[in-house]
Amino acid sequence: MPTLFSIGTLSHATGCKVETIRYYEKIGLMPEPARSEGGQRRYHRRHQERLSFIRHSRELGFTLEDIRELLTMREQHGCADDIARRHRDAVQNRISALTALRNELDRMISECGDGQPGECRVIEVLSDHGQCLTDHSG
Amino acid sequence: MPTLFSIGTLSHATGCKVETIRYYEKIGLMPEPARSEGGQRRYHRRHQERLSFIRHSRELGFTLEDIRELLTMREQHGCADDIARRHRDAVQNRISALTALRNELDRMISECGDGQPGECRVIEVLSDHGQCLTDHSG
DNA sequence: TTAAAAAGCTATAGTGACTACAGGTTCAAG
DNA sequence: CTTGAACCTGTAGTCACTATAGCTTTTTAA
Repeated sequence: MPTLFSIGTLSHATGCKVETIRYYEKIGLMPEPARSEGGQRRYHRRHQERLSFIRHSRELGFTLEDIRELLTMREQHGCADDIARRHRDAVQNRISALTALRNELDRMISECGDGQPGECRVIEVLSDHGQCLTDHSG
Repeated sequence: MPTLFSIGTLSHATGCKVETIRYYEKIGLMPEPARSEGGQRRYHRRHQERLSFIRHSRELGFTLEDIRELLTMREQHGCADDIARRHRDAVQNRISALTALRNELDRMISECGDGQPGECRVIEVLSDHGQCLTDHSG
């Protein structure tokens, strides 16, 4: 790979779409790169590393605001322990909620086969929260 | 509760915010209700039942487009088995992905304590996908 | 009865994290 | 030198709401 490369090459190298790269630049997550004489963006390795970091963080579910913090930590050689821990807890909560949900869906689906034709358990349960074992009031 | 009631009363009865009720009407998920002489919305029990159905479905994670289908099924006394099954699979996939994620976060966090001061495992792993045990390439 | 407060109205813009489009320009290959 | 792929900017759309501004109507208390 040459020293300076295009947005398409950066896209290919990181798996991040061209539009998304430009979007990250617009919101200040990626720095403005150099430009060719004709005005096209020209990146180098530092950009690629930063973008890979961003994409990897996104894949692990961090928000762009989290990532802003993570990038600062990275630059200052600080520790991102607390951000990671906070995120871990949020992920765990989401897992718990979704598991309860899946159990309820399983129950609805399995009981549906038993009903008379024209009587759908799924619709019934959705119509009447009293029939629902899951607490999703909050 | 009287036969006809206001949007605020409907909101209170269903736990659905006033703005959200108006939004559902705008996108055609809730029918246009009667109006008072002064132009305020006046609902009755049928509206409340429909809105409860919608909210309960949302709490179980169905999209508004899913719910449009579910409402049709409900009106036609059809079975929503397939919609529920499809959704169950989507939820299960999400759980699997999030569980892998949480494991990776746990690993990052636990290994962070072992590093020298100034060396954060979290940042390291985020910088280098090769150090990551989780497959989140797709 | 009347004044104030609460609740309602419409229309519009904002959220997060992109994605898609229109209509033009630049670049690299043949 | 021509063609076509890749690039540019700017704007609008996605989902499922939420929030705001600036009004009008309804309800409650004095």
